Amino acid sequence: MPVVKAEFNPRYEALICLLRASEALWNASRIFFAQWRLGPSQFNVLKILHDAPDGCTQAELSRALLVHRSNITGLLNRLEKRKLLERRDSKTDRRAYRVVLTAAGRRLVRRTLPHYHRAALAVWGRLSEKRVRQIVSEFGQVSRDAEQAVRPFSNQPKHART
Amino acid sequence: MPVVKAEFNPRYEALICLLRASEALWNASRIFFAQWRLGPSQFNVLKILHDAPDGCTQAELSRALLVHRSNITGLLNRLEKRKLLERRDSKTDRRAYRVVLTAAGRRLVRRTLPHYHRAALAVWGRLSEKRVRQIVSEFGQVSRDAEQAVRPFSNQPKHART
DNA sequence: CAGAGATTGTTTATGAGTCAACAATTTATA
DNA sequence: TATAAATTGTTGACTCATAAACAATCTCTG
Repeated sequence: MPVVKAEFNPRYEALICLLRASEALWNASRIFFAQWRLGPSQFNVLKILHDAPDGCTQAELSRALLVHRSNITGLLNRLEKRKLLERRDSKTDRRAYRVVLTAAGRRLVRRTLPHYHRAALAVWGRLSEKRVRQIVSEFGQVSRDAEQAVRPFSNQPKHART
Repeated sequence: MPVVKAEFNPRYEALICLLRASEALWNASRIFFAQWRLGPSQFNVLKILHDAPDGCTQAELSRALLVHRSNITGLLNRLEKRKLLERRDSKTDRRAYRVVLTAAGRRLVRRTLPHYHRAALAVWGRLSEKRVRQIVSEFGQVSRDAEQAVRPFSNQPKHART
């Protein structure tokens, strides 16, 4: 199977390891949520709306999920087609919608959530609380350093003219 | 990778933290490789081929990258169009190709790699080697537990009829 | 050897993400 | 107040991922 040669650089290995772990978690959650015909991102949307009594605008959703505005459009279209949520015109901003769960959407989240928490515990249960706290604090730093390391490039013009 | 609000459960928080970190790393690497007009996955393909003197079959690539066969097709098409690699008929299996880097592909990888290693160090440099080793060993377990937790569902029929 | 079964790569359909550009609208400022 | 600047949601073009179904081919087994 493995065609990837070792690099004898433990930090390089850690990078790969982290990415693999997150891929495994993502895949697992994809399989998990397929029970309810949901993708992980769809679940996230529903969960956020469930916690927001007055709904959200799409821009708020995109910030909460750390994804681009344009991504939210399609995500909501698919969920709206299934009548799990709806877009209502905002009373105060005629550019925006307020996105709210339907009763069916709310029921679905309530049914799903306990299963989800059980699964999360199964995944992390072996790590001690102490280790878990360490991970939380270290990874914040790693994330920030990643953004930092790449900042010199991130505002450069894409590539002038093709 | 359900990235949802805090639940007053440290393990739950760790999950979110890990996923955020891996997202940050993935985004950073997307920005990083854009310098050479490469996506992260494209770079991975080139890197693997660079380490495989006799090339790979597409199936080998898909196993090394943990992605589906069908995904490799498009990935290679884009790279082949740019003459960074080519598909040669396999001498021993008429179903398969041997995918190999062109001279240009090889040059690109060699130019890129040192920058990449520098960046990886910038990201992980704050963590001690000891901590990095811990992470590597623990995350293997977390990944396995994630797969395990989800196994009951993973062989179930997709979903009969929508 | 014949045939059953597995594997290889492609296609098609779908989901999820990026970015850039746009019209409509709000907000801030000069 | 008029206008410049920022924000909102959509679209279109692109990348990257999955799954299912297919033809061609290899491999194993009776």
